[in-house]
Amino acid sequence: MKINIVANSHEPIYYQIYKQIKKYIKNGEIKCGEQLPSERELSNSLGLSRVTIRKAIKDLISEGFCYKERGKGIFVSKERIPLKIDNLKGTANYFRLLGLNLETKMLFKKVIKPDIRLSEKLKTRSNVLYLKRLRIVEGERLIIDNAYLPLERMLNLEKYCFEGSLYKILYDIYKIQPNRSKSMITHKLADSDIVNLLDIPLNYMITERQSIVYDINNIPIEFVINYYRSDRFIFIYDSLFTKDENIAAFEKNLLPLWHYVPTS
Amino acid sequence: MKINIVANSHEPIYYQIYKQIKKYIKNGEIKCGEQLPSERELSNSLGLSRVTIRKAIKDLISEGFCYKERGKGIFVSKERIPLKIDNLKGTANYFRLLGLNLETKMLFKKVIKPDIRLSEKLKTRSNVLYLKRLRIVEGERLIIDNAYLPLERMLNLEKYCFEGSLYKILYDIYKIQPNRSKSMITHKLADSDIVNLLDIPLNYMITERQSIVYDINNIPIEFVINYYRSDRFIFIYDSLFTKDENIAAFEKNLLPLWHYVPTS
DNA sequence: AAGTGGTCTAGACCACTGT
DNA sequence: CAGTGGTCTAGACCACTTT
Repeated sequence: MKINIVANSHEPIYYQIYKQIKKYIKNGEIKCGEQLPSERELSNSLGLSRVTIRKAIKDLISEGFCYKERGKGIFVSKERIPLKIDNLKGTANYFRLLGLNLETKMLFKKVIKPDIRLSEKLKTRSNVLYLKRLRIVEGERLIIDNAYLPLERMLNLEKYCFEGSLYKILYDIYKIQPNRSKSMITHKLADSDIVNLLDIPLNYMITERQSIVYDINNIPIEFVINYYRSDRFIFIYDSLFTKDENIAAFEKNLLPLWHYVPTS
Repeated sequence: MKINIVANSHEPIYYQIYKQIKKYIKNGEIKCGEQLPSERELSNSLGLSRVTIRKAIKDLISEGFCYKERGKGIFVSKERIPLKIDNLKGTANYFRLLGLNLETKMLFKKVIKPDIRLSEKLKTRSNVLYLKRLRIVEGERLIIDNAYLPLERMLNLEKYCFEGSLYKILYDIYKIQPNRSKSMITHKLADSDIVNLLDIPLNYMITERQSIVYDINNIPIEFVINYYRSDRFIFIYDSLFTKDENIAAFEKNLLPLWHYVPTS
């Protein structure tokens, strides 16, 4: 790997480094999983300050081209996984179709009384089962799943094991099936809780998705907040034309959702 | 605004600053559009290096809480705009429903011969109209729109003015209407072209969306690549349960789409 | 012990904005 | 012109991983 720096260019040095390494990765001249030279190695060989190198690497990382491991070095990322965000058949089912191994680890399970915001989303005052789960894909800790399920129509749901498919339990036991959902997606930085669970550096970029899931009768059956490692996924979805819908009114009703912060 | 730093904490100093300023913004103690103290002011008053302050501010910016203007200072961001990414009624129509002023500026218009990747997406070898437009929402330059339209069924399309609604032209003149679309969404960093058009700093975080839009007969009518200022939007969408679909096959067919780089 | 990335300092010069 | 953010230097110490 050879990097050429043009001094006195209108382009910042860190940007020249960023672009050239990115090109090497895109062209496959450095392959997935391979290690890049260390920060000090680059800074010595290029005669630049380590801070400048770090800025270039930081940008490569925030775009998902490489990642760092403390004490080890800098590595080229694997290819992103396409994640269908309008999937209503469950995460377990989706990864099975993709042919990827999914492991689900239970982190927290508790029956809680919903606060006003949550009970408005789920349109019930009944108790709610809060499930916090970690999704491990092909050995990588990639997704945190916070689900809130109204227990009204799901008696004794808390008794079950949720290391498999939640939607399968809902259907097999209660004959409840997701039919539609309303979602939002945004990116944020990982707080210390997420950092520990996903084993990523502090303030790493993650994607947050919030959804209200409804059954065939438009009764809410789940409110869910997901956190995805942004650098490991591309998000895909299908859309269909719907005849008549007051978008503006729709937004206003749902807006408070986006500010919902889960209590654990 | 008062910031307390605990030295020798396990939490990095930049993270303490980041968290406290974020809290002030979330609580509304610093309001939208208000100016934060300058980097030097903060570094002097807190007795810290400017680099440490910059790191804290950088994280606030990448999460959309504030933004910088060169030569001016650091400001608190306005509230994000909810953007319906499964909208098939056109951008112009959407912003009108939201009650926001949208201005569309034509940047580039050319009839091109599609390369192999583009003609596969549009399923035609006919010429393609390439449109590059800038969307200005309430005076903010927020969206870049790259559209590729097969001219086969849209004779003389290039003659029209596209500073209004493209979909209105397609329907009024050719009776062609979007019926479904397949899309992907991801984030990346702004290159110099995007930086100039959206008037943002180099390597600013943006959201990229690619879509193939189909009519009622499943004939592709548009391939589009959008760039959004990530910090100014939250992305929302609806999903509906669809009975039977081979997700894995679906992904594999579409995957090359995600790597498509527009030629201008 | 040697090497890695994570954090931090105390400067410097540049380009841009406002007065 | 003074003030702002943008870039960059040449160090330093820490925590972590591997040998």
